[in-house]
Amino acid sequence: MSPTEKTRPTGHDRLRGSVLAGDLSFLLARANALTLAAANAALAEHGLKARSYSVLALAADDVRPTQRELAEFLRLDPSQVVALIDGLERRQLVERRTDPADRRANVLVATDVGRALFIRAQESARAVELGLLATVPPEDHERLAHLLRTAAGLSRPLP
Amino acid sequence: MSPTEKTRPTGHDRLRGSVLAGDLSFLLARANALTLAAANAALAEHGLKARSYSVLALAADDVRPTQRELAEFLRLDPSQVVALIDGLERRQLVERRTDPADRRANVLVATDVGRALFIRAQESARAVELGLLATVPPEDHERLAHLLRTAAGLSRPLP
DNA sequence: CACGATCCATTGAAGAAGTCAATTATTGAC
DNA sequence: GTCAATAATTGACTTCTTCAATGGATCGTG
Repeated sequence: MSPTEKTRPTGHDRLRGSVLAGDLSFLLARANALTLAAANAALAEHGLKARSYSVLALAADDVRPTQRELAEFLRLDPSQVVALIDGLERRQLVERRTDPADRRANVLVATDVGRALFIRAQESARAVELGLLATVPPEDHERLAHLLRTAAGLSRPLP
Repeated sequence: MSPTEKTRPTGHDRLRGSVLAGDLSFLLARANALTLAAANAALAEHGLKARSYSVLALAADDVRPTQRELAEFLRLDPSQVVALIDGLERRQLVERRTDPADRRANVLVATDVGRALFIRAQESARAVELGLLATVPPEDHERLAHLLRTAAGLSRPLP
């Protein structure tokens, strides 16, 4: 006689069946929360967080972004970018160079030290990415990337 | 004579080609930032945000979550759940009921007013979801949902 | 049944992150 | 040259996050 098995499935299982679990915005938020936590933990050994890693990545990429461009791309307030760069510049990972084409603007470039740190941090970031992809069948990897890129408003508008 | 077309492609275009734009964690963060902003804007007319909407959704779903379960599911600190519920309870949208099975725990249930508001708010949330899906080909919708569900750690462990 | 360990909800404090208006320097349009 | 618009910065303010401590309830073990 199975004893009425109320099961009490750890709550989590119960909530997993709720309508909210079908809400894409929620799923996105939760996936992001998990990934962000993993990324911050992995980057901590380099004295970075996801945010500062992103800034360093763009600086090391020789794309020479202005602070305004950084703010827009990272979806931050310009004043937050100031603080973020201050932190990296204090560690000599990055330099502000006034844009010769527009002396109001600063362009961000990585120092050699910054580039070296970025290479190392990238490995940690890659590990997180692999962890994220581990649950997804390999043949879906490119598709996931593409879907996220469009959801992030960054897919190519077909040139 | 096309004048050397330095193009200066709005910066955004330039950054879009950076290595960071290929980083899944970053894409997830950016997609979430955009979606969250849209959701908060859409829910504002109901006096809700994404967070409070999520709590209300679970309450209205008769899944009777405890506060601890809410915290775990929404990836929040238990103390944040307290504040969130306080706000909803003040507006008489939800009620705390002590769990008869464990008098330490509160179980969250929606009032009739709360259910009615949720129905309305759900429409707004749905509009955001449609906006998110608009850029994705319809045949990929279910796949996107599935991918996000697994990235969010909520995919069924195959029963 | 009593004891101690554990768990739930709550509070409060400290710090990080986000929002916003005001300021300075520079640019571009006219 | 003047004037509106823009880039970066600062400061004030709010919200979010994180953490430790507390009181009440439960559970396991003896």
